[in-house]
Amino acid sequence: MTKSLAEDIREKLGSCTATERRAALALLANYPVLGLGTVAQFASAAGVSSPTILRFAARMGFSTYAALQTRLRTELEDQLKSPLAKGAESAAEPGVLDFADIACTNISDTFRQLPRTELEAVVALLGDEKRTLYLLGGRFTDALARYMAAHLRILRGRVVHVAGQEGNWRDYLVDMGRKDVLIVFDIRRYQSDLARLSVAAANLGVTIVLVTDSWLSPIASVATHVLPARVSVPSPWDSSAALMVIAETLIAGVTAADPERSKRRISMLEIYRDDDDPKRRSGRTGEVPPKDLADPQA
Amino acid sequence: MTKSLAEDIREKLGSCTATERRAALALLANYPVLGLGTVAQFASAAGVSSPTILRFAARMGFSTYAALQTRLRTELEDQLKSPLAKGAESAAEPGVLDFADIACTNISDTFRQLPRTELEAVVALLGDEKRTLYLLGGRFTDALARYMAAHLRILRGRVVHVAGQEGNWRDYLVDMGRKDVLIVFDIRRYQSDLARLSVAAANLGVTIVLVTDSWLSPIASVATHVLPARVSVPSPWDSSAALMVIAETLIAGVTAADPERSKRRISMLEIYRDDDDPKRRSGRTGEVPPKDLADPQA
DNA sequence: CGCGCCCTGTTCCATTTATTACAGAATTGC
DNA sequence: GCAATTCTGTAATAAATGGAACAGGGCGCG
Repeated sequence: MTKSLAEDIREKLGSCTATERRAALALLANYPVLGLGTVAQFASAAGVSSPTILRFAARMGFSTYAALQTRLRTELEDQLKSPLAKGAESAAEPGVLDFADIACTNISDTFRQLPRTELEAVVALLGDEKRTLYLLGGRFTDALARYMAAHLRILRGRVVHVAGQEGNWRDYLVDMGRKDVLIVFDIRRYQSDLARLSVAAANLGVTIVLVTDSWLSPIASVATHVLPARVSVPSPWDSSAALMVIAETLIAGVTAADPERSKRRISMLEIYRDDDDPKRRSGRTGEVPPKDLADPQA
Repeated sequence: MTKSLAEDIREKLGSCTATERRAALALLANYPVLGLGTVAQFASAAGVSSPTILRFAARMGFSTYAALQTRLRTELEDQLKSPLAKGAESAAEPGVLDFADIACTNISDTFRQLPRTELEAVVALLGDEKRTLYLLGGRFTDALARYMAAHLRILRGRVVHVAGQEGNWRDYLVDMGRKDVLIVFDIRRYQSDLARLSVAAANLGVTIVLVTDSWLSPIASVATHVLPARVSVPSPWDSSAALMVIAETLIAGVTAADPERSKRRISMLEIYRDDDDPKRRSGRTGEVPPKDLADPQA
């Protein structure tokens, strides 16, 4: 009883068949609860047939489904009984956990150091529809620029993702003006091409927002606002997770800054969407409907 | 549904008969768990007979015992789903710090639930240079596909980012084969076009790796490996931070899986780089040199 | 290309379960 | 102290559940 059934399941997941794995994942997704109902409920939530659930239980080492339920209940019982026993759970393997943990620490540290006034100022900047927004990223961070642009484009007009080769960037420059904003993502192995564009934009009077690592890209010298993030992880590569959370925070900020506009624009665009095939969705893990973008706060 | 069933029970305790009260108190003693088993178990635990339990349930306003169980389960479900909901309610301003904190929690939760064997299996898949890798993302998650592709392309050959409109995707399909791998990012507001491509690929025998949210995209049914992540944040949008950390973990895994190859390829590409303007760098916060990608571990 | 194996879903049955009806016990009012 | 009433447990029932046997189908191996 020392290790949680959830861990057990994760371990034995390899020896499962495809559908059994779906059952396992469904159970892990909303962990103890799904296993406490009837087999049929479990099955329909996992999108498999009832016998598969029973076979899954059997493979986990339970002679009967009721045994699994009992195990689940007792586990839940003394978990609720002593909420202090939490720490004992996950201390197993250092390898993968380290990475995630350190990424978390990075994010926490990042936001602890991030001046709130800077954030607010940037949000105000991004929310101002009279300014054209240009987003630019480097080799890897271009994905972030794209990600942020995709969101901002929904929230407001005049959002431009500066994409492609450096040669083409020049074309964007001719349209930039004093009222416009350039958001640059640049982390180490700082790219000189980004710097060149930023300097050129700065000379045109463009307001520059720089999202960078804690050692600051050289672009900082021409930037109006600088948002530094922690990027070190136990890997040859750097982690952009903190940068992404900064981006998401800004997006959330802009959304909340003018809720009327956000709601209006989002629901307008909902009309045109062709996502979300309804006949597939119904009855899977159907408890949780997709977040309604037009409805702030879930 | 706003107040807990436990409170309800305490209120209505007065209108209970003697034995019913024993049942109620037994339930409150170890709160949700006792109500999740069979009536007989409940009865014997409370020291009363089965019909008394039924009568108790009826007095609480449930037409059937199953109804009570359902109520108990759903209550437990969203209590476990958001252990942060308690704090979020009382805290006056769901300010900036919350967002980062919750993003962190998401990442932690995600990795606590991620089956390690699945991760390893996927890393092995991505490291195998005999397989062509196709990366695909949705409206917002396309950025992640791009991000991951940018890294993988450095580590190995035959990496394809499936970009552009759905119409063009078909062109990629003709090249896909039994040995290839399709990595799909799909979170809620699941996109039917992604599903269509995935199903088509699955029919060709392509191995499909799905990175999704904890409610599982419908693509899960054709996926060989599923990596679910937590995405909920206090914003109308979902957070892809955990997805990104998953991607980065995979990248780090592939890098570490064959350090020789990684080092060789990275340093080969270093030769061609034209980043990093030297005359700007010197003397800024010059203490920290940029991470040398050719040198594993910082 | 065909054979065999393993996996998955459908159908059916036996068992357990929740539920009802009934009778005995306790309790309260007179 | 007796009777009416309410409460509680026992017994029986009907439904729903878990579980088992069966058959179709997909996959890989030869």
